[in-house]
Amino acid sequence: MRIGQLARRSGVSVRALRYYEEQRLLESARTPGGQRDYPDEALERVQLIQDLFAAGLSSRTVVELLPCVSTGVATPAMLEQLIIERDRIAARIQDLNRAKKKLGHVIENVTAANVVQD
Amino acid sequence: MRIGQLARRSGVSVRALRYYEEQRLLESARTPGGQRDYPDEALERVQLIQDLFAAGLSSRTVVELLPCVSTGVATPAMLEQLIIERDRIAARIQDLNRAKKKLGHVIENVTAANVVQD
DNA sequence: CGTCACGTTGACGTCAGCTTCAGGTTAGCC
DNA sequence: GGCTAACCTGAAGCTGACGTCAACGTGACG
Repeated sequence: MRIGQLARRSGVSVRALRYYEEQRLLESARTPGGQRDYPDEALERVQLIQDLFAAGLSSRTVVELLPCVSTGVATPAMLEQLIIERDRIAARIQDLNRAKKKLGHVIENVTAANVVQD
Repeated sequence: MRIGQLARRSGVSVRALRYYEEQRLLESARTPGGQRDYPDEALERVQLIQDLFAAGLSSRTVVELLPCVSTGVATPAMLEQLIIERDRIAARIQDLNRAKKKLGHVIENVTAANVVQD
């Protein structure tokens, strides 16, 4: 699969995929002419990267953890890092829940009585 | 209260407070000499701003919503925006929960059997 | 009056995850 | 051989929420 097709399938831009490679998040074989050629598994890989990014991990952290996330084999250091990231995510969820609650209260109060006519 | 004290109390840097003013998120009175002078309510205000930033709102959005969040009075457009943001936060929480679950699984599998000795 | 922490503005730097641009190459089809 | 879409690399630009530096003004104390 070439880069354009992977981009369309994954919903990630072509340039972003090349950026992932620069960051060593994603490998590619090359055609004799030098064009990138991806195996089918690359699609899952890209989606995994997206998930981890979406969870707020940096590319540096992702590059460190990708091996064990996809293979299930980890060094003690990796395991520690995994736990740190999971806890960070959990804390972030707490924050977001607080903010959501706050906005929810505002919405309730506002809808109840105080909508200003324009 | 001057800017340094507000910074220490709120845990936000002096630079950040001036940035908030630039972005029209925070007002200040001025001493005859031109130094910023904040009322006590500024502390709550700063904390509110931090909460909204932490929830992923942009300063542009915060500046639009701050009036109604602090006063409880909103236009229909503000109300719509509030709901959009709350839903965005809720979606984000979903994402994070998925990522957390995924990392949790990896951690379990890894701790169970596959820790590699260094 | 000096002094020194604290304050002021303005401009530039930073970081991450890209996008955009420029200038050139490859692949596949007729 | 020629056309066009798709691809390549390298470099510059972008956004947002500040950090950092320079050069200078303020204010409380003794």
